Amino acid sequence: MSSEPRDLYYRSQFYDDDHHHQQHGTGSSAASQDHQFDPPQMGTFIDCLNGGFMDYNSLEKAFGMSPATSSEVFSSIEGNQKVIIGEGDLHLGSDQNMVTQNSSISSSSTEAGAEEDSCKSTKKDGQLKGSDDGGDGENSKKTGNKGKKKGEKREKEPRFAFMTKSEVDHLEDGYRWRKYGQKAVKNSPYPRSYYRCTTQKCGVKKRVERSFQDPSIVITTYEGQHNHPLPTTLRGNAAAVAAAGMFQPSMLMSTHMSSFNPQEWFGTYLPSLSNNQQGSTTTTGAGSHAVYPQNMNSIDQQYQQQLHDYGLLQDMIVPSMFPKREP
DNA sequence: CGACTTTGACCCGCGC
DNA sequence: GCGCGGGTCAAAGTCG
Repeated sequence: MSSEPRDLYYRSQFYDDDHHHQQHGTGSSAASQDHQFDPPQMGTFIDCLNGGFMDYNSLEKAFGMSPATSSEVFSSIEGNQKVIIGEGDLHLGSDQNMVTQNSSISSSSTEAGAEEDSCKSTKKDGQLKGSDDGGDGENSKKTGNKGKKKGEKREKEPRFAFMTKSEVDHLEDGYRWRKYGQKAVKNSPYPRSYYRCTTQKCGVKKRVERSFQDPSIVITTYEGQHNHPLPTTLRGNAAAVAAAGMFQPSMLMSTHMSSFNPQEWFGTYLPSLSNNQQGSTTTTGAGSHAVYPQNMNSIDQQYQQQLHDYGLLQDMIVPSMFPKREP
């Protein structure tokens, strides 16, 4: 693993030049243009995760989905609603194929999504509370529906997923997570890990799994929104992350929100999300690199399909944003 | 000793 | 109704 080629982080193999990249090939993607990766931007991304400053509508805006082209694709959400980017294809904003093939999207797909959501999350969430607080509400475990009543449906948290090229499965995002499970994934040699935010009363969860078609890609799915700020004591994570150049301290603190316009940034730094410009590999001030799509359309279909297969057609799929760690 | 990970078992929804 | 697969629990183990 440590022998993994470094340029995984430097190049967009995944979003290779021709929109038709078969996996990562020569990785000679449009080399670093001139997009700089400024601290506040990652902070904003974190804030997106946090949900404290931005809701999912903001996310929608942040990723450059102009109403003109994406309003049909996105269903605005409140509480447990989803943002869906296409039903079969995950084309985010792009030049031509913005609306996906089986786009029944809009309201109907949203509804379907919400329905499915409520089904799936109905069950366990009640139990989670108990375990997290150290107590268990009811009987011992494994004796049936502890906590919640059966019929009682639990609202589904909003989710979104993104894919990242990374050697490490669990990407640091500033929050503290506790792993609570791991499952083998069908048709994949790589397991899926389940994490929960360790902050009390914060029910945010995330799933992390590796693409079985391209093991260098990590698919991370967040569920829920943090109801607390970034932990200040990160067990060294913040420092480590910052040192690694993934985020800088100011990003973690996200003190720039007031002056930072996410849409502007995403328009500038992720042009592919809002138009048809070329994507590029960028360099942070700290010398780390992020992989950007050249075009959201260029999210390779296999990944889209894979996400779909995974059941990861979540509320939102965003491209890799985590820069490389420095050794 | 507390925080975290590992892991086998269990629960539940869904498709057949 | 049954089996499968996804998601979760919690005891035990590990680590700092």
